Amino acid sequence: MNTSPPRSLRHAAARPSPTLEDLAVAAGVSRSTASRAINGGDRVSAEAQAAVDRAVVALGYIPNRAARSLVTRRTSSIALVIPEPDVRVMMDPFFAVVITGITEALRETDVQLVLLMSRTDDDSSRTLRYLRGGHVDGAIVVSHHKADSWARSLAETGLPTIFIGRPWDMAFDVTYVDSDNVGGGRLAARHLAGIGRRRLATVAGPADMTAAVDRLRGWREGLAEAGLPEGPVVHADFTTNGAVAAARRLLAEHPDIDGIFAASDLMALGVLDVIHAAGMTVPGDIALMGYDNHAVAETAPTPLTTITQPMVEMAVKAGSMLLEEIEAPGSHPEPVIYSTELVERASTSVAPTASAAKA
Amino acid sequence: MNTSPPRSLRHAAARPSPTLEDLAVAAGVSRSTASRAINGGDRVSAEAQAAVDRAVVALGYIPNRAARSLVTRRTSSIALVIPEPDVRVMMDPFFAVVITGITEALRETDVQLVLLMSRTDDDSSRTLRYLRGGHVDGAIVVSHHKADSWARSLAETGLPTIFIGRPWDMAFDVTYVDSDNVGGGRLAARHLAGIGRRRLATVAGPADMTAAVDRLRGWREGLAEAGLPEGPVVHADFTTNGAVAAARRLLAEHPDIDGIFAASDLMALGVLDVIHAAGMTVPGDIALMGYDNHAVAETAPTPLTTITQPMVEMAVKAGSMLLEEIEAPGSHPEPVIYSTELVERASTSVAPTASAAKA
DNA sequence: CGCTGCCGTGGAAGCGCTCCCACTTGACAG
DNA sequence: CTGTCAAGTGGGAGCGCTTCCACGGCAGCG
Repeated sequence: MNTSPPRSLRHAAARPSPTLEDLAVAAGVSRSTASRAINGGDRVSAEAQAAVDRAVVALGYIPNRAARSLVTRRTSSIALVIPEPDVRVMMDPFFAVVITGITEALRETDVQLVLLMSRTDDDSSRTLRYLRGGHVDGAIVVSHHKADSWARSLAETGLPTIFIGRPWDMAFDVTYVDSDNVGGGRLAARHLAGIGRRRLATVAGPADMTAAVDRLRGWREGLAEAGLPEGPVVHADFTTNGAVAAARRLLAEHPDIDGIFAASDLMALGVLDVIHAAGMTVPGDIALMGYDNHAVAETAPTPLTTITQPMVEMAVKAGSMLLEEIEAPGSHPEPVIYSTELVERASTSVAPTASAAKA
Repeated sequence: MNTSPPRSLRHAAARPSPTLEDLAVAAGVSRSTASRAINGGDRVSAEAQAAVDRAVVALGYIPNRAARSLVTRRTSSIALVIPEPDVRVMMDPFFAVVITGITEALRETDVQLVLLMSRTDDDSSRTLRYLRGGHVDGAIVVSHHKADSWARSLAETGLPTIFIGRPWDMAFDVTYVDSDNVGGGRLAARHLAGIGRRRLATVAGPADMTAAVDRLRGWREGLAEAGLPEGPVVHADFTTNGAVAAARRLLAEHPDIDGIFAASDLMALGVLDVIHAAGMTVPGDIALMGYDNHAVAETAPTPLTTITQPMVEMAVKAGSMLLEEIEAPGSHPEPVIYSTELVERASTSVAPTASAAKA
């Protein structure tokens, strides 16, 4: 005689939720009709629909997603892939904004957001396997480094995918949402030239990130446009600490510069520190610009002039584009580029050091 | 004759992924044996196991989650519920840290993180329905406001749930992870008293959040401990702007205070502004403390002394606790409280204004 | 040497759902 | 009055998986 414990309900044990069958019985219709009534009510009489609706409320019926997804081959969930080490994630509000934006695009839908963060290469392959496994209907990838080959790998799976930030590898048609980093860099050069600075330098981002490369390109274009020489360029990793080292080098080799464009606000913060440590002032001796309009740009000792991009909007767009492509596969939408704007603050004001000029 | 289009593969059309059946055939065993081999290999001979393993690699087999979850009644995913308006999410690195921590706890597991953000009440009920629907095996709730009744509602569903931050409603046994906010408040009072400040005030957080209430309680205890009077208390909403208004009121009514404890760094920033605007200095005239060890505490015009809590650790703990409770239902673990620490910076240094004393 | 017990195995049932298909009905045209 | 057709319905198959159960084989024991 079998006396083993009821293993099969080790987790359930709660009151079993009503099935479609139960619903159908309660509504006095067949399973098929109940199903139709629940899914948009195509080819269902008004009475049947009403009866089912009533039963749904009465029973507190919630369709079983697994069962549905098993037959429809749709999961009603999408993945957000973040191929970044945690440090960045924690420091940078960027990711929070992206999540908020995507969530916004997803409300009114019953699509859920699954978060996939992969730090190590090991994680990467797991993530890829997961994506391949048909566990989600689509993916949004926050693209950053040249190294990660997400773009190619994902494109090969045929899974609908949208990139936020132009991916490095464009040897095939990927859909992405980005801001006009080239234009942003140009804005920076124009602004610094516009306030009369002539010996300009930039602390650029890593050369393996498209955003950094584009900003630098725009910067150069802007300088050329203003008839200025190209000036010194140092690279850092978009972090404050990285920028400190880069700025020290910069100032040591070019003590006479009067304007610096740091390709991120976090880096500008580091540059600011170095300038101060060298006994110089901002914007008195050196006008300084950041990029991103990060919260710290406003709270910095000298509030930073910076470039802003509509990040939330971008994320919302990415979400809705993905939804579209899932709905109509094969319709490869065109990339969308959002324009950037200058935000003027004290760090480039023409007036003398204005750090105490607050309300 | 049936000439209707193959609607059923409107979305698939990719090469159909191999099923367990295919795997079994390739390995030369039965479906049952293949299944056993895949799931830990209980009661499977070494040869069979090896054959299946080989077949998995050869076919690139990935189990269908929906099918599995349909029969096991497990989804291998958990939800992170964030019942907050987006503004907060975007500004506060807290959430990013929580996500990072939970993800950390989840690696090495095949459990996925589903994000549930609910702004409106409408969202709330949707979220609750989702949670009820058995779409996840458990939930982590970032608990904040008195108003949201997540705690009770969720407890009633019997879904394994961990709260990050002690929930307001404790009329039943909930499991949570929190930091010792009372202790943190006490630390603040002790420190300010310790550097000789005697006329102390606090800008407390909203009275409907446990963290705010606890910090205030600790603050009062600390003052009593130091033999100091309770001093003025004003409330704000944990934001910079909110604190500005509160601080103005405070200074207007109590112009002689020489120490302020703001219950968050963001609020401290606002207080700092107000103090400066009133022509006073920090820490010269007024010593100022924040709470959270937020990034801005370091970059503030006057770097802020603050209280730090091991947020990542807390999130990791929440994740692993949830995993445990899912594994062994009914084992209601005890709440875990992490201790807090003081981080000393210029805003409470005894020396004269040290805002320029950087390296 | 036969019996008990256990190990490894495969067949088969079903998880809850969607959707194909066949069927019944009633309206309407011929 | 019969034929046609669309609308609404229910039966049933099957999505890919886990797990119960029955069964053959083989070791250990009396």
